[in-house]
Amino acid sequence: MFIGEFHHTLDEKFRFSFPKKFRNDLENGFVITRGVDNCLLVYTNSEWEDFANNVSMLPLTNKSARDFQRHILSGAVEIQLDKTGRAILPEHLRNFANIKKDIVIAGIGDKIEIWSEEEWMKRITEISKSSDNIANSMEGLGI
Amino acid sequence: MFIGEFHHTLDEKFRFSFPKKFRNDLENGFVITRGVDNCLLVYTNSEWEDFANNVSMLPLTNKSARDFQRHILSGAVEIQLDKTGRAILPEHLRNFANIKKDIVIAGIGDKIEIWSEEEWMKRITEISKSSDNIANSMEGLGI
DNA sequence: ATAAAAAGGTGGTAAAAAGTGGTAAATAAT
DNA sequence: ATTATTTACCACTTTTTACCACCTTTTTAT
Repeated sequence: MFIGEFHHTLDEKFRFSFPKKFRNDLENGFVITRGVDNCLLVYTNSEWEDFANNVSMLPLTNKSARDFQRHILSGAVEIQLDKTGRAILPEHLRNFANIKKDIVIAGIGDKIEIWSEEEWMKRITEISKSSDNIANSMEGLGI
Repeated sequence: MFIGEFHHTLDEKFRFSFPKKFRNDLENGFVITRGVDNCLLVYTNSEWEDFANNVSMLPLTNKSARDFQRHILSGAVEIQLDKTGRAILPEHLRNFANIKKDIVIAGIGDKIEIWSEEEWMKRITEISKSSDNIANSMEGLGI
């Protein structure tokens, strides 16, 4: 279970370190790809396999499906942490998430999100203002 | 499973190299043909066989089907990589995809797309802007 | 409260791998 | 048969990756 909010930075080689608490679950490699809402998503290998297979089988004849495949599959990168717990964030992922230097790594239960700190702050502020509305709109989703 | 986004260039002989990560799956030859949305499609031999069979069985009585057959089957080229992992991109495929020098090679699950860098950037920017809409339209496709 | 030790994070360097340009050989065409 | 064009291989350069060492911050014990 991934929880917590961690503020890290990219160095000039676009490396960043993962929070120590997450490393055990990631030591056998993982996948980062584009998510929704301008953030990146981290998948463990086994979760990724199921998800990627489903995405890969979407029909070529549907435009949204093609775009979704490009978004998810071409965005994906397999990563192994180095001995100090760092990874390199490729250019296409930085561009998508608007990441320059300061990032936020957020544990969201069974997944991890990576944000540019700026975008994260905007999002969190927005959520704080309207958490009651958001909670209301969860009715019917089984919470 | 092909994933990732790679930016390569054609040299003056119209050669380009495939990403190292894709080469194992392509070493026994593959097929490039016209795709949808101004990009080229790369299929491994076995994937191509299934795809091409399905396309060639489309009904002769349907005009769109006939055009689709022309599009896919007449555009196809069988290719073998050289020892350094490169291939030559024929003129009719360059013309179709508007490819000059800078290309993007995108892993899309069981296939690979080749784009002119310029067209790719347009497409991926468009997708990023509307990623939540695209995600919504994936509801019901079993994701 | 202060000091020492440990853990986590950062910058740099060296080795390996991937990509690109060029050249030689082979094939095809005139 | 000679020339032009294409194909395959070789070598170099640039980029990437992995490891090492240091520095900073936090924690614990006296």
